Amino acid sequence: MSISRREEVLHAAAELFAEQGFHAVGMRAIADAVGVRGSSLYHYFPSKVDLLHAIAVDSTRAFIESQLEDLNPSPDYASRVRKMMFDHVVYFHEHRMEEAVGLRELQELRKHKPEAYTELQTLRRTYQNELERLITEGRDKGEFSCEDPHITTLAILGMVNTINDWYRPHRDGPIEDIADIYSSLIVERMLGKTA
Amino acid sequence: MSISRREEVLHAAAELFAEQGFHAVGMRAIADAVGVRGSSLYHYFPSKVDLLHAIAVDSTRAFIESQLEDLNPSPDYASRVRKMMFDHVVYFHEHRMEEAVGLRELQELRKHKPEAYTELQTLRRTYQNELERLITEGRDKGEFSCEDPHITTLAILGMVNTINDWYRPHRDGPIEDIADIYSSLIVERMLGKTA
DNA sequence: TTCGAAATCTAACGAACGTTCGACCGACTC
DNA sequence: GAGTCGGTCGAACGTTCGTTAGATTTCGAA
Repeated sequence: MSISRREEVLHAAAELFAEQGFHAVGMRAIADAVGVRGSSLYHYFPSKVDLLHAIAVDSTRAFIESQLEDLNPSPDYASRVRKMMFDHVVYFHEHRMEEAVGLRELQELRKHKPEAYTELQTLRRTYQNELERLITEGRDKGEFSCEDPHITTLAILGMVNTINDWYRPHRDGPIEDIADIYSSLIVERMLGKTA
Repeated sequence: MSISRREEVLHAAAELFAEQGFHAVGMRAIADAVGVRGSSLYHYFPSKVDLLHAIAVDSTRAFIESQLEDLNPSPDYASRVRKMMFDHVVYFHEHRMEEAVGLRELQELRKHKPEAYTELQTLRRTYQNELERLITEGRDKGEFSCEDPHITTLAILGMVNTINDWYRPHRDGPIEDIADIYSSLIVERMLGKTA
């Protein structure tokens, strides 16, 4: 039994889309990757765009929910931001294929599935707002010396979302080490955590 | 006479590639954008991939050269890094179409024009090395308190290269203001400029 | 005014694309 | 053993793709 064929298709398509881009991958190539004929894919997804939709929305929602569910524990903002960023880096590496698709093929959904596009934008905005809120409140409480929480939030997200562009496990060591360095860079330096 | 038709094609193709991606744009669509038939494009470029090649290599080389030519003037490293980052942000905004193509369609060149791909990688690496060198030497001279110049360099480049993903002039104000905020964030905070 | 090259055109090629359709096959129920 | 149904198949559809070939136009130089 293992995993269902539908999930097998989703994973293979995510991998191919991430490597070559949505338009560079044909339905027959996806089908080949799971050992099936092209027409069989239409038993699980009504169209190629719906396949992209499933990959992007599912993976983005999974990320946001896994990240926002346990924010409460720590009392101080510095620890909360640090944990959030550490988990972000690790999660993005473990799910790098799906997340790459969610980041790169947005305009394709915007064209052919506007409601899926706005849903993704809303999800992403929710996460961004949460990070910006933590930074702003942490600064108001005197934990951070950050000057512009909004721009700083965007800068941070740009940093962590591009790690997958250069990170190679064999060359750069465990992803947890990178996550540690980035977390410190963010909390102690960019946010100016008041010792 | 104005600009030559060849450059007109390059600019139109860069815009379309940036908006929709290499594979989503057909030769006929590029031709339409300049008011010409599809087959006429082959008078200037032998293939679609060569068109991409020209856009990516030309724009990347233009950026690197414009950035590396006047690094000498200032004596202290902090000012040099600050100017380099400020110019980087402004340049990336002014040439955002071409630079987006250079960043996003790398694997397409890798597939069909390996030598162009390695050329781009070398150019980019040159720039990255120069930034890392400034940071390392600045730290050795006691100007910075930065701990890991290599990772910090990658984090910085990830930050500045993703500004175009969210920046909208009407909503976010002059690009020079953003460039100022980012430059300060980089030099004073991430590199820990010793006041 | 004539000539030749540069630039653009029309028309078509074979291939690949996303998608549809109807048949088939195996496993399950009655 | 007959019937049902989810899953897969082969084959084809209309379209678009990148590209080519050859005719035609444009236009400055001789």
